[in-house]
Amino acid sequence: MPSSPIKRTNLKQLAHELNLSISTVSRALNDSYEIAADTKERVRQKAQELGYEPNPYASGLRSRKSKTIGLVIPEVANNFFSLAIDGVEEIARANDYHVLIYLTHESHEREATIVQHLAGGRVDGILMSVASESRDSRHLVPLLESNVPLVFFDRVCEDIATARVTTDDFASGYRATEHLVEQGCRRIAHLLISDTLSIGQKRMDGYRAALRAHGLPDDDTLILPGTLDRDQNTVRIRELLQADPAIDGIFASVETLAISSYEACQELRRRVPEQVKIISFSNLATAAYLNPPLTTIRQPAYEMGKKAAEILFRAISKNRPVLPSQSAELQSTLVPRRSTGG
Amino acid sequence: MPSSPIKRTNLKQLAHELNLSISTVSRALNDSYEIAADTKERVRQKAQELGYEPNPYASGLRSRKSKTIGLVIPEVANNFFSLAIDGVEEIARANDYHVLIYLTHESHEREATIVQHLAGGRVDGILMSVASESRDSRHLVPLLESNVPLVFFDRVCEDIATARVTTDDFASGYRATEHLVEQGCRRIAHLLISDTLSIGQKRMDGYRAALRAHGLPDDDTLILPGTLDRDQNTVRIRELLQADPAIDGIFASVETLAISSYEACQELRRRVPEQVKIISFSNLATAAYLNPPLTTIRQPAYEMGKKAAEILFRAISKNRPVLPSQSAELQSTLVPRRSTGG
DNA sequence: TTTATTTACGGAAACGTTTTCGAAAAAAAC
DNA sequence: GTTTTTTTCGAAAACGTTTCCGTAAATAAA
Repeated sequence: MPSSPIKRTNLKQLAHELNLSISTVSRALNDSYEIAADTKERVRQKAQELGYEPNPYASGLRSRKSKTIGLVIPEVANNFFSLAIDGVEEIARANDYHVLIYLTHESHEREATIVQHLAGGRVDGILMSVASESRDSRHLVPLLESNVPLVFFDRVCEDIATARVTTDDFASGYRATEHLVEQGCRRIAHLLISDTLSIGQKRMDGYRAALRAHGLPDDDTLILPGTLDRDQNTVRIRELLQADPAIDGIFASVETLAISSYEACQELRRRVPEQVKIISFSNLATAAYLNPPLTTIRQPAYEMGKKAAEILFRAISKNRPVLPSQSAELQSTLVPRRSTGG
Repeated sequence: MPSSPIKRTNLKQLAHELNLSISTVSRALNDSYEIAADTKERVRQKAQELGYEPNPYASGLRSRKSKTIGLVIPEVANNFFSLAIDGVEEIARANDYHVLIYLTHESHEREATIVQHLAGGRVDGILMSVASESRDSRHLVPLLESNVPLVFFDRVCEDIATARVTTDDFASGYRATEHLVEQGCRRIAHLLISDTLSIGQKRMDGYRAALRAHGLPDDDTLILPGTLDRDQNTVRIRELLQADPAIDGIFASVETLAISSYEACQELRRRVPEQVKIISFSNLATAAYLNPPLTTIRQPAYEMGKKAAEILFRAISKNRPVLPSQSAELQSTLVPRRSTGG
């Protein structure tokens, strides 16, 4: 029944072949100062020859180092997170680390069970962008208690004292709104991710501030929180546009809401940008090829992933907790395109 | 210097608290038949109470089960792979498994080192879509030797006897080309991923077959292999269109080449679809919103990820090798849009 | 009643490393 | 020449599980 019991070469065999002790071989491979240079070389040769690959579970058990980090994100079919993963993987590889990936699908419950497992010592550290459903942070307690370093990126938990890599969400929200105003909009709707995420709040705060600064009313009816269902979002946006025909600008906090806006406008035969101008947070690679090309606030997703990973690895390698003071704020860039053009 | 030496609760402590032996507690938690029902319940209660989480490295070492699979793909910032990851993660979670993700960035060398590491026993199985650079499969030998189950999806190595989850690439290439012909194209260029990947070959074979079936010449000059550099692709496509002004149709084997085609046409002021019709393999979510909307061959990416993972887990759970006979071929769907319209 | 079998558990080995401790040999210091 | 230090290595104890045995009590078979 059991498949062939393949014997992977281990330290014992290697030691035997070399007429050395296990400990010496282990130290040689770990480049210990206690081992003579020529011995090291001899060991390395033999290891190469026998295709020796250390058992990660044995070394993980003994050394309490998993050489692995956990990446917990809402979804992967999203350019922002895809690019972030890219950045994380880059840094992990550079540090000879492995990356475990977990998707929450915006579910608080999934996030909780994932965190519970990860607190068990499977990873040396965690990078996380919280689910939109996660209102509080009690589910993260096991992590803090188990002392696993944690770095947030983009979507953070405000009440947890750790490093976070974010973008200038308030300023970006402000700029996005101001851009619409400058392009002639007088009644601007705001579509936000969810009413729980702090980045959504900040972007909205920027939006409100910009409206006030330009003497425009910040009407609550202009604000529409999105759902997880894209079609439903489209319906709601359409209803909003119908209920308030004066709306001539839309600031979407997230990509899918911009797409839904395009759909809604199409259904209502509102021309973009002539009748309604649209701007959105988005890392869509094809934004420039949309009809019309979408004006975006592009977050430095790749850099954020890299930065978050770098902070995490600094903590891991120095065996220190991650401090809130190590947080970084990167800048998003506004890329004007036709959807807000003349 | 060392951060607080947090003592995670382990079996020994749990056993002590319960006045049971370590082995009994272990068996209780693993739902062994040798343990009385009430004892099991008592143990589970206590474990819950103390927040016990088994050490994955200890159990991995002893049981030789890592509860982890490796996912090796070229890139993640690509809708096809994003969706595939989603499917894989879904099945992995259902099986209580973890997913390690590795990006090759189309590099043969990276793929080789990743494979080398994974052969060391870190994972119970591997899902892989090979890098375009990988011409041969010698770098996969360590995997076969170490008996780690391997399932290919989409991009396969032809000369390795294992299960593969692919799509009907020949038929799809045929249909795509035929679609262009039906839309009136008489000189159709083909842009392929790379000249090494077998899926590229199959798609191209389908393309050639369709041309012949419709009495069109399959001229070698109509075939352009892509590179990893998008701008360079754009330049080459532009040059191709200039050198052969009769080209009235483009069949792109991969998304980025379609985008480059859009760019090239834009630069040359060739109108799509009036002068040049474009069809492409793509899982772009926003294909319908491009200018013009892009006709695509959509692969069932999510389902492919799921299917591949299911095959892998069948092998893992039964402790059997994956057989080529378990391979599956799913169908892609042609979604006609304006880029090939009248 | 005696003997087999089943049930429910404990002791201890094993998994393959890393690391502590110790110690012989070589080199340096005296 | 003796003592100290440095260099280089080996024996063995961890790490926290799983699992192979063994075994006492309870039950069933004889």
